Order: sequence, then C-alpha cells, then structure tokens
Amino acid sequence: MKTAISNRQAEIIAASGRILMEKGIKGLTTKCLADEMNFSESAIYRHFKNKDDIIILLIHELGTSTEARLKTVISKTKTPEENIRAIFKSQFTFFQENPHYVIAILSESLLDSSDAIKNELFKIMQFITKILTHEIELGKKHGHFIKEIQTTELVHIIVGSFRLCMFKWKLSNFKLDIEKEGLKIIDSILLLLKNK
Amino acid sequence: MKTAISNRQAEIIAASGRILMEKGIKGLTTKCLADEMNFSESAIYRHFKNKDDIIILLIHELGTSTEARLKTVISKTKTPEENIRAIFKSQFTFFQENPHYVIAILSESLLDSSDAIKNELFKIMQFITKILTHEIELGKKHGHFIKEIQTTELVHIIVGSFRLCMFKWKLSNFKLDIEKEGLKIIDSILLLLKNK
DNA sequence: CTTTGCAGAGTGAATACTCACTAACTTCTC
DNA sequence: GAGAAGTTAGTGAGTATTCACTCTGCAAAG
Repeated sequence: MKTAISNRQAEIIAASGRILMEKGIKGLTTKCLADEMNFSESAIYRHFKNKDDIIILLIHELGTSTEARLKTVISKTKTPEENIRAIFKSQFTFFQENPHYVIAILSESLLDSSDAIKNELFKIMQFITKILTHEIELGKKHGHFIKEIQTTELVHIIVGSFRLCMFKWKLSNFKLDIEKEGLKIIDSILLLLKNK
Repeated sequence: MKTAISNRQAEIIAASGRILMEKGIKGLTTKCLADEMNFSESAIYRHFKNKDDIIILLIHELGTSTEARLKTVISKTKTPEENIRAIFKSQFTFFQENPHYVIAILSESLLDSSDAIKNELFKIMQFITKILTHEIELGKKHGHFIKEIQTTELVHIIVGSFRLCMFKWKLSNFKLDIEKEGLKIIDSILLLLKNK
C-alpha cells in the first residue's frame, strides 16, 4: 500500500509539526514549510505530490504509532478498569511529548479538506472506539461496570471527555498539566462506571 | 454598549448562517456573502466595519438568545435532574432549528482568529458551565447526585459529551436525530450521577 | 548521461478591503 | 413649495497580499 518514507519526507513532516505548534493550521503553508526546511518552496514538490499528502502522512504516522503503542499498553491480565486508565495515561504522555498532533486532531479545517485526510482521522477515532468498546464489554461481563447503560454511550462519554481535555489543553496553549488533569477526569469516569 | 441592529445587518447575518450551512466556514467569504445578498462586495462594508464584526454579531446573537432561552427553561420548583435534562432538550431543539450555529461553535478557525470572536465564544461556554455547576451543586446538596466527584469534573463530562454529540451530528451532515440521540446521552449521564 | 535535489522566477486564483462615484431619499432654508 | 445640502445604500474597478503549485534550468552524484 505505501512506499517507505524517505529521510527528507520524515524531516518535512517533522518541520510541519513544529510549524503547527508555532503558527497553527493556518500557518502551515508551503512557504513557511520551505523556510523551516531552509530550502525553496518548489523543493517540497520533489518529495511530496502536494500539500495534502504531507498532512496525510503526518496523520497516518500518528495513526500507526497510536495503534502500536496502545496495543502494548493493553494487557489481558489486567482489569478493564486498569486497561482503560493505562490507555489514557499513555495517550496523555504521548500528546504531552507531541502536542502538535492535538492541533491536527482537533482541526475542523482538516475535516473539511480532502477525503483522504478525513479518512486518516476517522481511522484513529475508530480504533480508539474499538478498543474502548472491547474493554467496557469485558468490564460489564466480569461485573466491574454497570450494565444499565449501553456500551456505545459509555464510549461516547469517555471519548467526549477526552476530546474536551485536549481542547482545553490546546486553549491553554499547552500550559496545563494534561497528564494530571486528564487522568483526574478519566478516574472520575471510571468511578462512575463502577458497579456499586 | 452596542447599538441596535439594523434590518440590513440582520439580513446579512441570516445570509451568513445560510452560507455556513451550504459551504462551511471556509465558504463564508465576502464575495459569497455579497452574492447571497444580491449586491456587491463593497456594499457589505456599508453595514459592517469588517468581516470579523459580522461573525462577532452572529455569535453574540447566539449568546444572548441562549442565555434568555435557558433562563426560562430552568425552574426552581423542578429537581436539578429535571433542569439539566430541560437545558439540553432546549439546546438540542434549538440547534436542530439553527444548525448553522453548530458550525460556528465547533470552528477552530474562529478560535484562531480575532480575540473579540474568541471572547464571544468563551462567554457562551462560561454561561453553560455556570448554570450546570449551579444545578449540580444543588443536586449534591439535596442528595440526588453522588458527592464523590468534584462538580467541575462532572460539568466537564457533561459538556464534553454534549460537544461530541454536536461534533458527530455535524459529521453526519445534520442527518442524525440529534434530539433523540443527544437526550439518550444526557439521560445516561444523569443515571450515572444518581446517588444509589 | 540520466536521475536527484534544489533555486528562482512566475502563475492564476482567491481573499479582504478601498476608492471614487452615483442615484434616490430626506431635511433644511428661503 | 422649490431648490440646496446632506445622508444612505449601492456599484464597479482596483489594490495588495497570500496561496498552492509549475516551469525552466543547473549542479552534483552514480
């Protein structure tokens, strides 16, 4: 499906990440990218067909790395509760180290652009939904979580809270301690889900 | 603080709403707005100082109408649970009738633009937070809601879930039955909050 | 001698906004 | 009540800027 990523391509998406942090989605222009790379605008097109492809690769990298990372985090010997906590702990520390991805994920302008970009974003959302659904179902089966509320709705509540964490963090210009604040929310939700 | 809105200004923000629905935030250009109004681009500037002021007025209208509407919805004789449900029922039916506001509210490009626009958006978020905080505190005091979780976090969970409802609804191009789907989520959350 | 990686100049489309001007109206003055 | 003066809401042409992207050519590497 996909050819290997060249060094230059990797450098360009790294530069894109830096620009996202400095100037946001609007600031991610070909001119700015060329400046950041210390070469001309036209040089970009030696490495990418167009600008969309740069963003697609950026988000695709997020997707594959997220999938790989979360798979190692989930353990069959741990309780669903511990797993859900571990998933989000991993998410928060990852985003703390790579905050530029938050800008990409929360960007509505990307959703309004090409279908290929949209699909990459969807794939990530679907993966998160999938593993959360699995853990919650497991938790219900083992009697850890309440069964009165449908799994899809519990997933919705968790994902919605997570996204709002990211949103508030971005609004604070990434000044908040997202790991602390985020886990507080996740722990609260897990407390609510508990079968009493 | 602000002068009354002229008929023409009202027509222009109505046209802006229509454009938001048809073409999204990106499509809301002075050219497009002029076409929708059936006059020239320059005529816009007879009624507004600049494009930002149009958006500011649009969101300001949303803010004042939301505040007025929700104040009538909340009743001191009803339980906090009923009030929270009534708040969101009102929100869902309002947005169903005025979906263009959802596009404005979820737009990150607006947050990245002028401070004045950002402030109008903040004011709305703060108002919702304020009334939810009040109802939850009341519910805790009367023993309806669990006290183990801080109010700010409960508000976060509710608002996050609500925003995700809006987000999914927009992604579906406003095809989903938001009142039904939305209230299902709100009811689930209220069930979780209940003191057992 | 072909491919790779780049520079530099340029292109067309789009954008928010400005400018000089005008036609239609209201209001003031004699 | 007629004409002068001012206001209001519009036009159409044009501005500067920005954007993604292209074309041509050049130098170095294999």
